[in-house]
Amino acid sequence: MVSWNVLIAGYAQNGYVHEADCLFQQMQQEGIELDNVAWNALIAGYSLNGHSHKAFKLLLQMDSLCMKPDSVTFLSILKAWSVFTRPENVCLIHSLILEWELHVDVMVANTLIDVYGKCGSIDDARRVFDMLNIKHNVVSWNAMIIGYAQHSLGQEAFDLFTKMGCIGVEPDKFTYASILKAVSSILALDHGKLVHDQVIKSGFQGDVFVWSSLMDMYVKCGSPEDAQRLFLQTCGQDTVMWNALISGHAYNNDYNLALHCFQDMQQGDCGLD
RNA sequence: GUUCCUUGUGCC
Repeated sequence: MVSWNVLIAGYAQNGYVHEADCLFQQMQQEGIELDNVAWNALIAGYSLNGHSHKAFKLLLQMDSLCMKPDSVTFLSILKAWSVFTRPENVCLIHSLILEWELHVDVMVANTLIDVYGKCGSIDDARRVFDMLNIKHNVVSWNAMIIGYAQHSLGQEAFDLFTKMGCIGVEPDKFTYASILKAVSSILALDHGKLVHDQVIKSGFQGDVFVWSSLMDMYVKCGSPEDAQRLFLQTCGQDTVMWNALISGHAYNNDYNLALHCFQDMQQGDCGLD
């Protein structure tokens, strides 16, 4: 059984969903008892290859065969439905998750927060977040903060950021990149500077994601000089930081500066495109 | 053995 499952997963992960499905059906016809791992492997295969409807169908089929979908099943399903999806679809999946009482699984809940946020249902995301209550980890906070950022709800994000500090959840590099995007979205330079201080204190200045987010925050909040200053503290090898800087100058109508910056980058000869 | 949850710029 185990080796059959490995085979299904192997096909599925490498884009051979059809082959995986054939194998799966063959096993069914031969009366082999297919366990959750087999089902999950096939569902994951369809999910990974963009066949969200088929993945969902399989989930319903599991239900009708009295199988019990687990957190792995739903993490796959949610992944499939996380791109360009409508809130109603997420709601439907959510209701099934509640039915199976898998909302208590922190990874499932975190994924729900993320997907709700990405499809525009920030209130639903918050409800899931609040339901998690004591069980949420740093990923839950991060998912919620980036959701607010994507909705330009910078103050809500900042309140959460402050709150997590109060109750002793340590921000990580994801938190910093996310909160910086959030404060940029409302042009809150003062908040951004507070976060900057914390980045230094907590030792995340070496992370390119965090540092470029800081630069971008200064650019978006109308302080490209600060962005420039941060940039000079790096080795100048990161394309994203260059882009942030150049667009920042262009944004502030400093086309000469933007051009100079661009030329510097080309002369830098560090293998950039 | 199956899924492994969240983060950066611009262009399109």
